Amino acid sequence: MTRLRSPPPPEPLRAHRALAADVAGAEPLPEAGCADCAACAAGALSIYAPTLAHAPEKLRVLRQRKRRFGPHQVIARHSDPADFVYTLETGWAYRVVQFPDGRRQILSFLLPGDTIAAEAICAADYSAPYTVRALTHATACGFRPHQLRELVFACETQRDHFTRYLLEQRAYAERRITDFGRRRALGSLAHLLVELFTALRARGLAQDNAADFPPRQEDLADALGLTTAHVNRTLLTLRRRGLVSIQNGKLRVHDLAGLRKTAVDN
Amino acid sequence: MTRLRSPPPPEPLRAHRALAADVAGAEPLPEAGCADCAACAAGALSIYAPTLAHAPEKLRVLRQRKRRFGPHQVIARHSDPADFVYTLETGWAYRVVQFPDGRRQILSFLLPGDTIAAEAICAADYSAPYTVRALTHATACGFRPHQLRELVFACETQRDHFTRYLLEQRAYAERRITDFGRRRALGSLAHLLVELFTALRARGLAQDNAADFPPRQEDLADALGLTTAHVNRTLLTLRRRGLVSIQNGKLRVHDLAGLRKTAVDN
DNA sequence: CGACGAATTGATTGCAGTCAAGCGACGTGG
DNA sequence: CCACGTCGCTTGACTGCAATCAATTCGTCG
Repeated sequence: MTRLRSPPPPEPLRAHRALAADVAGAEPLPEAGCADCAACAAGALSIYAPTLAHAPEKLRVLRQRKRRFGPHQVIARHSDPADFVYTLETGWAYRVVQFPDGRRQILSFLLPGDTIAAEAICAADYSAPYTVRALTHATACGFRPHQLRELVFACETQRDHFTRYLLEQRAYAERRITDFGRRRALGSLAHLLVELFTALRARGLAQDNAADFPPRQEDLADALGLTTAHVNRTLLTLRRRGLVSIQNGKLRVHDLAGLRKTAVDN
Repeated sequence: MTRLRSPPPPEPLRAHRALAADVAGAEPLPEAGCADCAACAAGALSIYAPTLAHAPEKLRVLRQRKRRFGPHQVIARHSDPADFVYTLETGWAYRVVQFPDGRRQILSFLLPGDTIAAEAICAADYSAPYTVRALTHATACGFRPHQLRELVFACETQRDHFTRYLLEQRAYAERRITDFGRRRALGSLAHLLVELFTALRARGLAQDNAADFPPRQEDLADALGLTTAHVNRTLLTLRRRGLVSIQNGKLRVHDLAGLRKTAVDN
């Protein structure tokens, strides 16, 4: 739940997890590169997908290192100018704003193909107003910002692809805003699950109507501005209505249309 | 308040205003261009500010028409591909998502210098998932998307300026998300007022600690996901604490630091 | 099996929504 | 010039969703 309002904040929640992650985060393990960027499923959904399609050799040269992160390990820290821009290759991550009193707000979940620290592409001195952490074990391909910067603006197709990515990010954030502002818990949870499931399916990470789903109820709560207790109740409502269920780290969508309808009606 | 949940929705609120605006919106009045783009205060804050500084003549050629909009008139409609990209020159506007049942969510307020329908620059077929309306009487400079597109990517400085604008938009939206998710009414209202006042001051639209402030309490409510009644109560609290007051369309910030503190603490 | 993290459930509280009424400023038309 | 209507702001009474606090159960993994 991570709300923690009234009394002087005790230990931030999950201090142990977070601390361990921070320490480990200092030195992520380097690893051998993958065989072929052109065959990379994550790359096909990345900000450089057009280049990958037409000139995959450009990327093989650029990629600096592949890194492996453990659950809750920091990938990019709030207000640190990023040395690397990453493409998430496997696993989940999330962007989060942490409050001094222990509250936290998850801005979005990141899936394979998503870019981490994209602001470094646009301006070397830009520091992100959020932290990125791995949600599960994850691997990511690191690039030097200035090189990716050249690549991403190299041709018109690639440049448009990238700017559309930025616009889509704004649009996503603003869908969350409408969820928060004018929807109830049931509606915004349904909406979030629809978006996540759709994204997973687009990446080939869903089998039929099911997909691996690592976020805990606490993570959903911190993304939706609710408490774990209430996420739990709301999730049960959705399950009882036969729309979705999340169990044992598996998301099962039994009625996507119904879930969409629940999202807009609540 | 525009929440309208339980009974079958009656007339959408402000039907008269909205309708009148829609009709009038079909034919905004053209008007003579302004004397000098280089001297334009709005331009200096726009997405093409760098070009304006170095080669103002490029813009004089591009500008197609200046338009005038009345309060609540539609400037760009949801899911209509935009013929024009506008720079707001005078007055306020807002981006809004309207629900079928009358609820609405204001995504952001637009001030002089802000861009309207920027997505048309990135992709001709892109249609915005929101509607833009004038809040007050407003004037805007219209440009053909493909021409602005060339201009905006013409040189590296200008291109970086534009992509940073897009990133800043996402960051703004995500500040609203943290407001919604992890702040109470008092905190998010304070935060919004801080941001608006800061923006007004940056544009030279504030005299000392005061500025014209056209949004109604209903508009603030629809931006914050609250009801007018509650915005009123919250505003009174802020006023009683000697932080800000909004009266007769004037915003007065009596204690900016205190307001900022209220924003982060609540 | 025991321990820990996560999910579930319940009791209570409080912030904000809803509904309704009243006030003041302003503009318009008889 | 005043009556009236409109619009936005203010206030109060009541309600309800979700937060908070607190157990308890479930699952997984040493």
